[in-house]
Amino acid sequence: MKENNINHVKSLKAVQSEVQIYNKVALSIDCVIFGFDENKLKVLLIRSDMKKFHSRWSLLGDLLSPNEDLDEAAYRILKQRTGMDDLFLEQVQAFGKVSRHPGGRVVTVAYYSLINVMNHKLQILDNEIHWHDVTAVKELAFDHQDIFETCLKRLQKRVQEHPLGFSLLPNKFSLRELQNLYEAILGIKLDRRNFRKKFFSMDFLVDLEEIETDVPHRPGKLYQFDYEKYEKNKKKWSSIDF
Amino acid sequence: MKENNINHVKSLKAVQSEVQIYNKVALSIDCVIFGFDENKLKVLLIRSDMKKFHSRWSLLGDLLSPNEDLDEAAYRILKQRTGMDDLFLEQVQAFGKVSRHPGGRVVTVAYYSLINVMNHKLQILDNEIHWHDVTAVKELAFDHQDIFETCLKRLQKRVQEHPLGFSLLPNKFSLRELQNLYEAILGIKLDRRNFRKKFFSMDFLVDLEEIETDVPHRPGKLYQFDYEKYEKNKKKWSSIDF
DNA sequence: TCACAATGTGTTTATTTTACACAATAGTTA
DNA sequence: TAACTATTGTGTAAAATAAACACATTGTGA
Repeated sequence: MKENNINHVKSLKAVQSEVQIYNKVALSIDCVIFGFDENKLKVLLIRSDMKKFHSRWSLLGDLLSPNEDLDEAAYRILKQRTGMDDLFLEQVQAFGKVSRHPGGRVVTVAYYSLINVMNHKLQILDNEIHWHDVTAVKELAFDHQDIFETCLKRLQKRVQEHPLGFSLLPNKFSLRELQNLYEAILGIKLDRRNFRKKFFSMDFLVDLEEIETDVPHRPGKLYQFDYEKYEKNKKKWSSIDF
Repeated sequence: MKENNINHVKSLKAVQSEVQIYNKVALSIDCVIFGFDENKLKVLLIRSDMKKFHSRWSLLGDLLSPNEDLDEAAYRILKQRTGMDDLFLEQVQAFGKVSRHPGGRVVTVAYYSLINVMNHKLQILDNEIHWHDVTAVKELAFDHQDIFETCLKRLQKRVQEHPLGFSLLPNKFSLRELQNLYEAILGIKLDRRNFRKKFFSMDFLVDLEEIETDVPHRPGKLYQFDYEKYEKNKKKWSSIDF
């Protein structure tokens, strides 16, 4: 799989020759793949073994094929890495500083996506790929730190406008899990009662009449996100906003 | 100037050969240049004379040079078209459907910018370039309608988060002009008293102790945007929001 | 059966947003 | 020069939204 990642190849020379196939300016896609596990927001990173970035971590990316749309390429990378193809995915922007890539002129288009870690645990066979706490991500290879931070900010904004967060949770979840997720994404503490009030008032959670198991305290009720209800009611409230 | 615009050349053949210089995938920049005149929000368009898009209008764009950053290229295009280089400019996103450009595979990165039409009236020498009311923009060439609408939505959003609008106004303006601008950008009517209250409370307008002239009614006071005050006070209010 | 830890639930207060009317002013016209 | 017109400048009350906050309940585990 390494060969597919323009940011992750053996030598500078190999990258250069790959890039030179694409005369002048080459185009790549980089994906910031977010997950949520152990109440922490995570991001999937791959170790770069380019000499210039010895052992630093980088985003998952690949060159764009001449016959695929940008979005298709992003989905392809996700599929290769996670085995899933029904993920939430959004383009953020292009990054195009002249010397951002040592292999030559490569402009990259950044996407972020949200995946349910539980459903994907087994897919990560390549042991050079790891989940990292977003709070601990620093000094990524290339300009990936910049890309990562831009995508995280975008996620923080979007999650206050639309109920994206559910893509990161299991199908059934408690309100505590939902609140932990929002707190992890936004990096702030929220009032429990007001949080519940807000989500109930938006009226897209279905009470499954089930409760958590295996918690060493009073179990919470389990809920599900109802997409149809969301679509029907979303005009009523314009943003989630904490 | 036509030769610089990948979307604006004589024949399909000419475009194809230009694109083929850039093997496989070529990269271009397209700018949605907004202006404000006669209380209408305007956009600067150029006539496409590619056969496929006979006489349809298109955005101002050009191929990216191998040795320039994306942002640099966008500023270059603006400078060529408006003569100005201190404009507000923001990247929106990349557009990369496989068949978006008949000349070959071209991925484009869209920017929007805001210019003060009064200061630039004389720079538009090419009579194939015109200001268009944004409300009348339709059926642009290529995928430019899509790009235009995406950029307009971005502007509408940004203008409610940050005081960008001043880039579109003359240095001295009345509150009526400011309100007309916001109404034109957002496409809605606003309450005059609440509008004034909101802007005064943000406390970045300087009362110039001058009044409008040549208006056939009671003249309004003139104001100026104070960037330093804005920077100092912007923590106090998080969004403008109408 | 007791201690623990977290759930579930409403109300009050503060803040923000909305709706709304009239006197003052400069230019224009009769 | 008086009256007419169009638009400015200004404040308050009502409604909606957001923020702060405490206690009884439930299941687990010692």
